[in-house]
Amino acid sequence: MPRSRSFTPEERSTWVPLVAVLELLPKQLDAQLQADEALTHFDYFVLTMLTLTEGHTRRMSALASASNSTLPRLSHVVARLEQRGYVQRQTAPDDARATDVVLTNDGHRKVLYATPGHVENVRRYVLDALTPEQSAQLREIAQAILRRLDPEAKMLATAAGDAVPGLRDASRNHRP
Amino acid sequence: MPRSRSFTPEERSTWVPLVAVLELLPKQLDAQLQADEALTHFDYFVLTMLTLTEGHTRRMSALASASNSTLPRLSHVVARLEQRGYVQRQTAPDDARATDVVLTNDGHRKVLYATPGHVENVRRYVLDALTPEQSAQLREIAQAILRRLDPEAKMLATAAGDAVPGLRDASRNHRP
DNA sequence: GAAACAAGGTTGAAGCAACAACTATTCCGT
DNA sequence: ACGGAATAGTTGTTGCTTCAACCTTGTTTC
Repeated sequence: MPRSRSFTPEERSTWVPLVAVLELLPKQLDAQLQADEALTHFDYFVLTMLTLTEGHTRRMSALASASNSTLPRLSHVVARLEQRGYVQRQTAPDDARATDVVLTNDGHRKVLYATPGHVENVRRYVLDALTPEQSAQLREIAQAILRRLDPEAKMLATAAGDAVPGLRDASRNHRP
Repeated sequence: MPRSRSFTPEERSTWVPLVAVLELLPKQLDAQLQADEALTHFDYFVLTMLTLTEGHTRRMSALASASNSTLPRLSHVVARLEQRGYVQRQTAPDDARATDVVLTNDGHRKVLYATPGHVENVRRYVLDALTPEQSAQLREIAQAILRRLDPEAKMLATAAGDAVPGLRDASRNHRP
């Protein structure tokens, strides 16, 4: 039997604030990183994925799927990051069609410098707003939604890995 | 005393899936509405806000704050919606600086046609993925985050209002 | 061993968002 | 009542995302 064609009041009271978060939170993430490091949140995420990979190297297609993005989008982003000296591109040794992206030293330093401010921002606007119980609930909820949006869970496969090596004790920040 | 400069494993396990949802869910919303109705989710939201207002009329600045957007952005969006015949603009009677946006009949019909598909999409990817308890938790969590992102809670003031009039029993859809 | 097809990326054009600059009206103070 | 400040929107420019077309290289198939 068909359900209501519009939201029930119950549903609406859940959906409306979620939509507001979807609208505002990404903007806040971009605003802070843009202001402090001239990076988009997506830029930062891509660079972080590279620091998480040993060898600091990753295939374009692997990066794309790990960052929930498309190849064209990633290609443009990586081109810009390359021009700024944060990554380098090289044809993969084993497959001449493929491209490997390598994090440069500058790129690695950039991530180390950018991370504390980003973490602080995420805590201020998200994590610190929640009780420990709510954090645990949010984890389950986000994973449940993610299973629908991305049944393969490509992102979680890699991004949920270990902490960024050497980051935990990164010394006081000096901008590059 | 200062906290860790990078995420704790605990924090990361909450944050990473949330980032994935922030990346994928808006795209899914836009994709469905774009494919079925040639509307962005933001377009749809703006039109819906107008149907929720009695008189189907609303001041630009009120619309902007209710939709968590900026005036320039809204101005462009409304200009496009006006060209497509879904809204009209008129100078406010009481203040010649201000602009009132009025939903046309076509615009109202458009919302009625678009809503069932959108609601179904939201249920498929979000609401139906959660238990009733989780829905309640998500409501609290989203509101808590929202209080940080938007202390004025401008959006909730209006968007959480009553259901769209006449929508509950909208008859079977024929595309315009 | 070529021809067809698939896989991996890149590039260019079009659309939307953000920011800054600008216009027009209203408010305020003296 | 006049000049300056504030309010309400619009417009143009720039940057990012998407989509489609394209170019290589690799893989099948007959």
